[in-house]
Amino acid sequence: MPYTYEYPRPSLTVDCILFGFDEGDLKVLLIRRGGEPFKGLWAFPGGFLDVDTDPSIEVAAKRELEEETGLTNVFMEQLYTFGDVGRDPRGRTISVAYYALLKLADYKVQAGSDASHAQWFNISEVPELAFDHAKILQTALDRLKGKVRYQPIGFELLPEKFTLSELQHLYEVVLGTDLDKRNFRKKIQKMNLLVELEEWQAGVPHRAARLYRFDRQRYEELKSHGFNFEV
Amino acid sequence: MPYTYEYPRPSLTVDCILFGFDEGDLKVLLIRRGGEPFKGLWAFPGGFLDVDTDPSIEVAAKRELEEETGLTNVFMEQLYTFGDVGRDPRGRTISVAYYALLKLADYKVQAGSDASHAQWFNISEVPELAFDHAKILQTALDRLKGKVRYQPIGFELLPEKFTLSELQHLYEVVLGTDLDKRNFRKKIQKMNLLVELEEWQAGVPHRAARLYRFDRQRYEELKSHGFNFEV
DNA sequence: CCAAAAGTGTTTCCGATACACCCATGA
DNA sequence: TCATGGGTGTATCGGAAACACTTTTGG
Repeated sequence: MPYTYEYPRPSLTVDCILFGFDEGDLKVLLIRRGGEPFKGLWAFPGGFLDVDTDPSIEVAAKRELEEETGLTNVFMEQLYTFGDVGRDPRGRTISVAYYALLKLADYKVQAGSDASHAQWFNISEVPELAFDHAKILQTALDRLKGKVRYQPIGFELLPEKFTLSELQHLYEVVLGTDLDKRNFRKKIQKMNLLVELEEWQAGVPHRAARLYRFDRQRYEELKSHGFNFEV
Repeated sequence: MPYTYEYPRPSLTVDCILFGFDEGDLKVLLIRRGGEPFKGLWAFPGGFLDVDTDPSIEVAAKRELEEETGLTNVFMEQLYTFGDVGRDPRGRTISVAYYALLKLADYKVQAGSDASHAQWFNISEVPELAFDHAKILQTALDRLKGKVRYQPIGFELLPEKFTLSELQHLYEVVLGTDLDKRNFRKKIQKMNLLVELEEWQAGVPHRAARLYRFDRQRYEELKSHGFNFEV
């Protein structure tokens, strides 16, 4: 018991909320808790800040994420810090939450790794969560809805090649509204963020849709000047 | 030295960034540090979370603010959490920053209280700051610029009665741009957020401007439905 | 040939922008 | 009477929204 302080200190943890998009559904990554408290319930990947080796909170979040899911190189943004008394029965715990969007197709593989207690859940089928993670999830969803208005989140959530209908559907799911197909396409095309490919959807029982990919170079250009992404 | 833990823990502090608006300038409240580290430099009001008595981080921020400035009933929003190693020479310290907008006229008085080491600084004349508070200030200013687009910050920053020119000037200062007088007035009037008073500016060496106040009731209505505040 | 989704233009409306002069007041 | 900011309207432009039919493909 070597660490002693003059005044009591809270524990500091990080939590990672990962969003993915697949088969028309927005998904979130959860981990089944193997120990108390909340054993058997689901929670976000996360853990304690290591004061000696984590140079920043974000690094701690990435480290914990890798330890629990095997995922690396995930770009995360800070979401909010939760610190109400009683949120962790083990004692006063402050949690800094980060969130990220990722291409589920690219990362699906790792589900079979040693971290097989990690699982993607459809956002409408999230099970009971540990701690105050339901509240954290709600905060993250609200943030995502805000973010979609000024950043092209499709870039991060969709696979390399996708159809315009898939992109539109992503927006509809996140925003919770229906969008007009023609207006949506007009708007998207005008941004010049997409590259039209000479490839088409395969294996569908109807007319195949053209595939597109994002123009990463133009994206970087626009990002530096700031741009609007209302749909 | 009674508090002992199995693993090391960081200190957890809160910082309060208070913005005010007065005499055409955006201001921020700072406190002169009386002790080490950074003795003599300026910093935001703040202090340590009291694990035993602060039921939430926000309460801690409000408590520290009152202790150091005498200000109460300040509505604060969480800004960001800063936790890079090295930001406090005394040891690993995580700071949860909150910010608030307030009517400087209402609060000016307390400057003469026991917390007379607190002082309002014009945003363009901020002195050297302790810790990483310059970075925190920049983050808060960025947030303010974002907030102005979808919330009527004049409501919180201006005194009860104000002229349209004062309101316009506030927007110009925060956004860092010039606005067209007629277009600004048209836009503002159309929101129906202002009540036209039968009172006029006094003591100015030119035509006196009409005074307005915000329609708080309509504000609450709009807030619940979400509204746009581009100017 | 049918079902299912892909793909495609035009019109209307409203908000954003640009712009210049007269008015009231105190010094 | 002059200097200073207060106050007002119109015309243009561009993006947002509404809206329906034809095309392609596999079953």
